[in-house]
Amino acid sequence: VTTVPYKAATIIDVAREAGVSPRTVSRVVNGNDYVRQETYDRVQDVISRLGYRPSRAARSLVYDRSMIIGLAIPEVKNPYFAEVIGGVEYVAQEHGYNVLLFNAQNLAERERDIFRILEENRADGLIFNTPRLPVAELKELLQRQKAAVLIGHDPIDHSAGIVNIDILSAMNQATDHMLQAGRRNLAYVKPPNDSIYPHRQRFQGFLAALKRHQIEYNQDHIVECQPEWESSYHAIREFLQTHPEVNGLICYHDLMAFGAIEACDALGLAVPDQVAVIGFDDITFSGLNRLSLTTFKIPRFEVGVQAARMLFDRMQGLTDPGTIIIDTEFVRRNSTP
Amino acid sequence: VTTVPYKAATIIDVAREAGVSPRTVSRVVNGNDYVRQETYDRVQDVISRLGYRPSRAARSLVYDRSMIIGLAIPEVKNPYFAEVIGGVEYVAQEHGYNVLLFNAQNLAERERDIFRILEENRADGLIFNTPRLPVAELKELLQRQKAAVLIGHDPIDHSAGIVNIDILSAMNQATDHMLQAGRRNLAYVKPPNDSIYPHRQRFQGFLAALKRHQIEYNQDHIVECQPEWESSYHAIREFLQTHPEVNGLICYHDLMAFGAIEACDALGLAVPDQVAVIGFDDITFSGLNRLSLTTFKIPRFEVGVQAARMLFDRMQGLTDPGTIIIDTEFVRRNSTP
DNA sequence: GTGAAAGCGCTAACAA
DNA sequence: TTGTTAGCGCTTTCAC
Repeated sequence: VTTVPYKAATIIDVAREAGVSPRTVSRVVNGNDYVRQETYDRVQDVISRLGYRPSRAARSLVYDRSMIIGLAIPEVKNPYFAEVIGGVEYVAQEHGYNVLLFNAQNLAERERDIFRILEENRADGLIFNTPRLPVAELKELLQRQKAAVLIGHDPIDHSAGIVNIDILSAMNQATDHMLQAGRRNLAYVKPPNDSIYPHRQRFQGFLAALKRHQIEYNQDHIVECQPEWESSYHAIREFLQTHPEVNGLICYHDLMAFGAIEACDALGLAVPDQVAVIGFDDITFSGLNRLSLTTFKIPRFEVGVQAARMLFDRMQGLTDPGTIIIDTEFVRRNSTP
Repeated sequence: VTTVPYKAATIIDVAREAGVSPRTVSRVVNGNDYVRQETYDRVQDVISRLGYRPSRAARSLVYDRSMIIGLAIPEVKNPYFAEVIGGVEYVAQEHGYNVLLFNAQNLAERERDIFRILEENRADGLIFNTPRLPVAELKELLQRQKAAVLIGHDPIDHSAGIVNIDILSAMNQATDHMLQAGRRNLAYVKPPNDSIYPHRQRFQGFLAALKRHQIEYNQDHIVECQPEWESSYHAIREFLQTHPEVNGLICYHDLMAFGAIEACDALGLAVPDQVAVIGFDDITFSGLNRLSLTTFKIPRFEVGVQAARMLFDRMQGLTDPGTIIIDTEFVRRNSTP
């Protein structure tokens, strides 16, 4: 069974049907020019009868604007990003813009594809969360964009705005908190990729905080795992068995911290009495009484909103602060003393 | 400071620079016609030097295809949907398609907007998860689409394919399981909107299963709350205080089940000894030892993949099964006896 | 092997 | 108040 595919009405169809020229239909649709009321009504009538919608593709050509912004995030599966997406979408909608979403799958190769696709679509701007491309290449690709914002990246040059999280303060608070509770044998739980900014910043902050307290950093006190709780559970379980002196774990984010708690439970190590655990993000589940994770609240939706606002400012040629640092909020729960 | 916005190179720019006609550049780009090797190389060279990308908008006009599919989901914040998105994106990518993602925000009004935007973009197909629009209106809007697939909706007509979850079997298993453990006073925890298909199906399945076991349904044994754990915690806590006879809770999804567990803990009711709890979805956190929620695994990524495959089949005019029912898998954990 | 001309759907400039 | 013409960037005939 072959059905005739639905064919969208064009401005010509409407014009013919209403007995006017296409230009007049255009006037009615855009409402920025005088049209006799009678004509207006007649055209409107045909428009709704035919279900006519002006083609964005055709308009793009004329206006030289696609009304599309691109958004690339490292991995949609991570619940953290859902709200960032929400924030970006919210602002885009305010501006009458559409969001083309891409899952970079933590792959630099995929990021290249995304840039190509966005260029083909002549996206009016793009937001890239935690890009993994080599800086030199990223710079060059950004040069070709009309406007760009990076979330979680070192500042590069004027070709992109930056939205970052104030991890340094957070790390200082985290170590202060741990040390006040007498935890001097701290370990940091990290994701596999050493080059990504959010990790580097956490690690630097961690080292700096230790230094500030004149605590020597034990090079062995680092655990590597995939950024999800199962992987972190296995890695930390093994780690704690060979490092019984460790009494505090600072994790890259909440998911990994869940794995840490799971590992302690499995080994019969009391949380927080024997091992204290801190995460980052404060995802909603961290507030569950059974998990009760001490963490830092990152305003995810706000991150998306700020990045998008910055992008639209840039698209309008407005100067912007260049870099925004977003504060976190310490959330003390029962995984620390 | 005003910078000249980056202007993308056109086929004309390339042609001029390479000393050929636009037609030849087109030949090189599309590679479906003979071009002298020397010419080919020269053109390729200019293309990469200028960073030329053929404009999708221009191509859309010529081909009468946008290479875009639309995807609307009820609420991005719900971690359930992240993987559905992933599945759709995965298939779209295989076909060289872009996904325009929309957050319907659980609002019928917003769904109308989404349809308008997709029509303006001349999307070649669309996937709508749990649409809330009145059926009559939805039908009419679908008529105007080239291809469409609905996830979690009653079959309508040939204008849309359907992907649903086999909730009925799940509900039967859930009640069997509860009853075998001697739980006859079951309550169902539902989201606010009575009309959405996933809820109606669960509730019908629940009633049918009770009937099959010749258990009379107590009309009071229903709890309504927002689809997140905090709201469900409050509602269920209150409910259990006024309904101490209830010894089993079947929840719309895992998030609500977390709230149920939280409520039981707060009231000092042992899970599962005094109150058993079942969820739906098997989101990753349900597997954490501290939560250990009995639930039904819904292959989220697979749902996205199936919906997208169905859509592309329909876009190619292939006949398809019309409705796909996806199986769930019972995951028995410690929240039930 | 390559190029000239027409046209996809729309709007801006200019007439009438 | 309305219509005509040209052109946005690309591909598709059809010549050469």
